[in-house]
Amino acid sequence: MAPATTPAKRIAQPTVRRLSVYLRILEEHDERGLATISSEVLATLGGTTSAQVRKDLSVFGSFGKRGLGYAVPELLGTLREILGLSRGWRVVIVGAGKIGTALAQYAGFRERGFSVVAVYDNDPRKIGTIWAGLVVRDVAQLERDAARERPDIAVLAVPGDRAQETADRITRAGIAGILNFAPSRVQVPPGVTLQTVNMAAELEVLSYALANREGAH
Amino acid sequence: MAPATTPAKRIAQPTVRRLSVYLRILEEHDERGLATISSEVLATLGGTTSAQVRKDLSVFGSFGKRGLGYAVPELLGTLREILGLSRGWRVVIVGAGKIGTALAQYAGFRERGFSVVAVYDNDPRKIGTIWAGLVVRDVAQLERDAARERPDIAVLAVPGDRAQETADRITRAGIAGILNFAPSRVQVPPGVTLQTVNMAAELEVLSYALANREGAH
DNA sequence: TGTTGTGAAGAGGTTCACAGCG
DNA sequence: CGCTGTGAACCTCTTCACAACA
Repeated sequence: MAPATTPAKRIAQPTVRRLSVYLRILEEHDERGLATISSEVLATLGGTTSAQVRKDLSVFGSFGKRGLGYAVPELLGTLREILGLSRGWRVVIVGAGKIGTALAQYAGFRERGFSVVAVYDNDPRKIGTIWAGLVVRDVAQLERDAARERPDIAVLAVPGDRAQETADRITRAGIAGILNFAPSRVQVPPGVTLQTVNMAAELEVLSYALANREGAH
Repeated sequence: MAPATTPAKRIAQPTVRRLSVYLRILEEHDERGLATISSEVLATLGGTTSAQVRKDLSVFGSFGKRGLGYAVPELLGTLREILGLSRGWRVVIVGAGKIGTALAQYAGFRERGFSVVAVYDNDPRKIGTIWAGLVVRDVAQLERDAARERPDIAVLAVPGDRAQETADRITRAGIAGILNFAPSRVQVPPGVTLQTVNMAAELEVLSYALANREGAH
């Protein structure tokens, strides 16, 4: 069990994102048998500053040893605890398309405690086929299945024009977290946490940067 | 041709991201034949505030008509121009795995002016196979091919432990933009624009939120 | 009249700099 | 002596509020 963390205030999302980055670095350091790590090293590997690292960690408590740095296995456990990774999350994938496939088969998923328990689609040609080791189910079953299997997270990977209705279904099924890959905006009621990955926006940020750099053609 | 925009100052990344969201909304409005749109409507559909919309757009010039709103087709053209989407971008995908597959086949890609011109991998079993309509090439050819085909953007979709060396190769090939899907940190020299999508972090932000909400189990 | 464009105020996040402590 | 933890300064982005104006 990791050391107790201070009661969670309001934590900024950028902070949580960085904790995730630190976690990966700590995993690598731990595998190499390194016992401690300084905020400076963590910052360099994580692409930030040592002050930022210390600020981020200090939000949750005092984990470091002055003059030494942070104990790797201990901080690892603490971060896993903070990020909610020490318990397993049950994930369903809604939309057995390309992105859904990629995610369901992504090994890093399971390693971090996210296990895919079901896959859904609305296409009769896909329903019933085996897919990443799971039978693709009819999305119409979602509410019924969820009452029994109680998934925690739904990955929403359907076309944009079906995103909202599918999100509504996920919500009705009582699933508390949605990772949305649809490009359109999705509304969810309070109590449901929505995290959106907007690939188009990522590409367009890149496009903007390239089009507006010095000497752009 | 869209109206001239004011000379680009330093624009915040969140602003560019929102422009991408506005663009999608404008496309939908345009398809429905709506001639104008107010900052209020754009804000509601885009998940922000009307003041934010006006601030975002005003950075580039005055496109609105007081008392009326914004002319949809005109603003559409202007945003495409600003985001660099009115010219085509040549994209190569490096890493013919799951994520690479998903991206190469994603239709929204091409619609926005990003055309996939080549796919690379280092696995001999994949090299030479046809994949999303393109022959998978040996990544060792990348520099040579790029000198001839001049791609603008590389999608980096290889495992984490090969990300840096692959990024180095992409850089040597003279490609100016990288969209990175590898979970580890990648360093690029100045002049190369790097945009990273960290799926693990997205999931862990969700995990954090679920683990720390009221009444979390 | 309705809606934009924008200076000013406010909030939120990052960096600085150093006291505190192992 | 080295490195953490943190208040304060700084900076960046968002929200407010209203003058400008089609």
